[in-house]
Amino acid sequence: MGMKKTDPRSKKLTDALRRAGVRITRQRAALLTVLADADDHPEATELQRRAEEAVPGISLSTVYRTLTELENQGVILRHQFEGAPARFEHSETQHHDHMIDVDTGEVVEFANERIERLQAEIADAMGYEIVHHRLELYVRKKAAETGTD
Amino acid sequence: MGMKKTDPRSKKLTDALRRAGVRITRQRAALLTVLADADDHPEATELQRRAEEAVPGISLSTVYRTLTELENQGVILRHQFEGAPARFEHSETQHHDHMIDVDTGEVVEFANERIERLQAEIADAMGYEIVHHRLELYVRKKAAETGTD
DNA sequence: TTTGCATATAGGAATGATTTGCAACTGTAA
DNA sequence: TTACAGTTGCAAATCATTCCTATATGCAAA
Repeated sequence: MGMKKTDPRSKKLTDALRRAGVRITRQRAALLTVLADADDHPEATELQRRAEEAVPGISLSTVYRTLTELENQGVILRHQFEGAPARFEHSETQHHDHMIDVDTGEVVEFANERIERLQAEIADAMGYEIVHHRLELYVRKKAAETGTD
Repeated sequence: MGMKKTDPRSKKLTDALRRAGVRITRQRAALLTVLADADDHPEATELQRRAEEAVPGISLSTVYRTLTELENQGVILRHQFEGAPARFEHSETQHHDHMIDVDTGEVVEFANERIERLQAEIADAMGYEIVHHRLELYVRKKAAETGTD
């Protein structure tokens, strides 16, 4: 107990904001901590739920307002997967794309340097440069092939 | 003048629906024609606008209802690009992905067999099979490099 | 062709995620 | 500690899309 005051990742997010002249309010600090601790891809209401442990009354509009601000500062990413509210994650991780299990909604990350390169080549060949991209694989678990059925 | 009654693509779509037991109403016929003629990626309100030339009072709910039906029948595709209403296109074309010019909103199609294959390999390696995917490159025109400026 | 009726339509209300307006607060630089 | 610009909470507004319901209409059968 007692090792939760200065989560390094949370601090990094906080600093990024402070540097941008954004005030660190109780609500924002809570949200930053929640985001820093998350290793999944929660949606806004889930983030609100988690943040409420620290700031009981935090409103959903504040959650959204702050998430938008954090996104603008580039410290978090917003993913709009098909047919679902936006999901968020801090951008401390390496760049990656996502696989979404269409049955469970589970999100799995993956990265592939060759695909990245091909994308850049394609854009380049057509006279464009990539600002950002979105690659989502909507998938389903394969039936086991070990011969059991 | 006078060569617009049996657009082959429109007919193909119509037949597909009729076969599926879907009634071809005036509204649907108009929408099918509009979709068959479109070589861009219009959104629902734009399709309504175009369909109104044939069916003056067609309502937006009918447009959406029909588009959903057509999508279920697999004769059109719905694309949900970032921060914009859904865009539609008939699925007579070869599979392709999209580049969206972030400045103009223009949509450019492209296809790359290697990327497709890599995606399948990645999913496979993680025990999944792809149901469908979404690859969108948000791009910007490169500054001219011909030395003219 | 006419009929019968399951389906479809119009259009307005409902939905759901997200944003915004505003009056009351509160970080934070001085 | 102060002053005040930036923030918050709440409710109302947006926006795309879907749903509801009374009325209308394809179209299979006669």
